[in-house]
Amino acid sequence: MSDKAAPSTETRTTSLSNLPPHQGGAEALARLLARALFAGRWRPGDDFPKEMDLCHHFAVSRNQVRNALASLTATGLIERTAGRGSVVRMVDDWHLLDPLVSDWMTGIESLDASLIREIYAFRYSAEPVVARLAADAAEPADLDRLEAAYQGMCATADKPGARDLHAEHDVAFHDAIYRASHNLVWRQMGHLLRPSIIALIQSSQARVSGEHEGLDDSLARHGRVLEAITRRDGAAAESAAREVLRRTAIDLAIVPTPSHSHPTPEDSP
Amino acid sequence: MSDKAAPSTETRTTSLSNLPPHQGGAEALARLLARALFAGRWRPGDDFPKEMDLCHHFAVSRNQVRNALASLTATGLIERTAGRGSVVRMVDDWHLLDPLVSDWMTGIESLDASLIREIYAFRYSAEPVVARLAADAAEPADLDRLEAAYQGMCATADKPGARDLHAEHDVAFHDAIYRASHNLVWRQMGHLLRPSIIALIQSSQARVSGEHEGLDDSLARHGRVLEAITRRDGAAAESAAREVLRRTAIDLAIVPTPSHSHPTPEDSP
DNA sequence: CTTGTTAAAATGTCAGACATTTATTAATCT
DNA sequence: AGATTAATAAATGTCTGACATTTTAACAAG
Repeated sequence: MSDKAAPSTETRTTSLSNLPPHQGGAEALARLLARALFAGRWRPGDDFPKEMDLCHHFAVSRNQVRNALASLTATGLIERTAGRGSVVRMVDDWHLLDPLVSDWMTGIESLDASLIREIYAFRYSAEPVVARLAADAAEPADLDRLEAAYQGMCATADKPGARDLHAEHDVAFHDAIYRASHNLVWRQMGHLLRPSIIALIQSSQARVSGEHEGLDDSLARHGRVLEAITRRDGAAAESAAREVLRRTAIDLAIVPTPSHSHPTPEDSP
Repeated sequence: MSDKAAPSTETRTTSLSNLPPHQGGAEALARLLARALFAGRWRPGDDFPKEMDLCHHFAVSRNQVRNALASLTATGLIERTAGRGSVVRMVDDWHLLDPLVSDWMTGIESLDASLIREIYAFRYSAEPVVARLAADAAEPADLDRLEAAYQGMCATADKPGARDLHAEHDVAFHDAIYRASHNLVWRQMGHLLRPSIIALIQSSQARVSGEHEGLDDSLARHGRVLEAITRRDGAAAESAAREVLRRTAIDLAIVPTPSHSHPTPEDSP
């Protein structure tokens, strides 16, 4: 109520009372704090709670608090200085590609919309290229993974109760594309998929209009990617992946094509 | 038992004697160990030294050792389990996109050649796309950065003593491209540039043949990227960036175009 | 009003003891 | 003898208290 902003001098630590209890270990505490941060509890530049306050509020030792804060520091979420305290860093400094960050991010309801847009813009420009690489480099095991994920998506498409499971298969499908590229760096970017796709599901669920036809369309486009990669057709895989992400843009209610006035998908074959 | 201490069992810790001394803090120790790891001191699956051995050999407190090892754990370099010890993880699990890792990697002489190839393959597929995005989204400040970096490259081109400085401008040039895309995710990948480009310099320096003409060619291709982005010509920027990286492949002595021409994995004799 | 000193708060560091997990070795039972 | 169990050692994880260092704020003197 009173302590939402301007924690300049007071040790109020922005209340932080109505947080759910944790179960054990410093990892859980780090996760809890990170998720609170992603949910908008503190904004970049704000002061982060002091060690001792966290000790009291969560009834854990200073060791665990320090370990948790070390995780947040290592992932670029906060910055700590000697006698000053901890402050939340700019979003630009967050290590979005760290698996920990991706894990913490998944399922946050009120995740910043601009962050979702940034991740989507990246995927829109990157995944077509990755799909092309995948078509060139895929091995049988990769095709099996892709096929299995696609079948999973199909099997969970019409059942309304299996929404989360469908999302998992969706993640698995796109991750299989990154893995099929057989490149160390591209593979690691698959971590971004889970938060992005979960946000997609939540977003398209919020707006219930014609969910079914949209899902059918999305499924068909995924199928075309699978078919192109199986056929080892790089160009087709590239454009098919682009079509999947165009559908994603619709479901995410992203206004225009992001920072891309006229895509001009024609290439030099 | 001099200073080796030879732990009772055959936990050899791979000697680790001829390492240079460090200057201060747990960060320096983490950097030292990481660089020793990247240089091939231990291989994936090997046992990493025990805490107490590190304490003795470097004459630091267990706290500092634990902090350093926590960094290595957070970056996916090693895995620690309760009563067992620490083991080096597979290269696939290393967080190549963590700024710490990129920093630690820069300047390692005997960096694994396959790792360099992987990073190069990523850049070859990614940077053309990023250059296209940059042409669309660049603002005046971005163009200034690009221009300044290019001028710096030109000014340090013919001077043999300014090799490192030239590399820094090279890094700045490519980083400016990533930044000009104005995308959070792409920007973070600029961290991969420094180790990649430093390796390039070292590689092209090792082979002294016709260094000058190659450098002139490289400069010209960089100039074409700058010009295309300034002209806001996305397609031209994309192909120009690809040409820069083709030149890079020559300097890195990377044999074919990576995973793009004709893989033909099915002609096994 | 400026400057120098002091005090408080916050993070960083250290040392020692203890807890927990894991692997090895020894002992016991069938 | 072989297999199972118990004891032991080694390594990492955790807790606690004290101390060090840095930063900021308050305050007094010039």
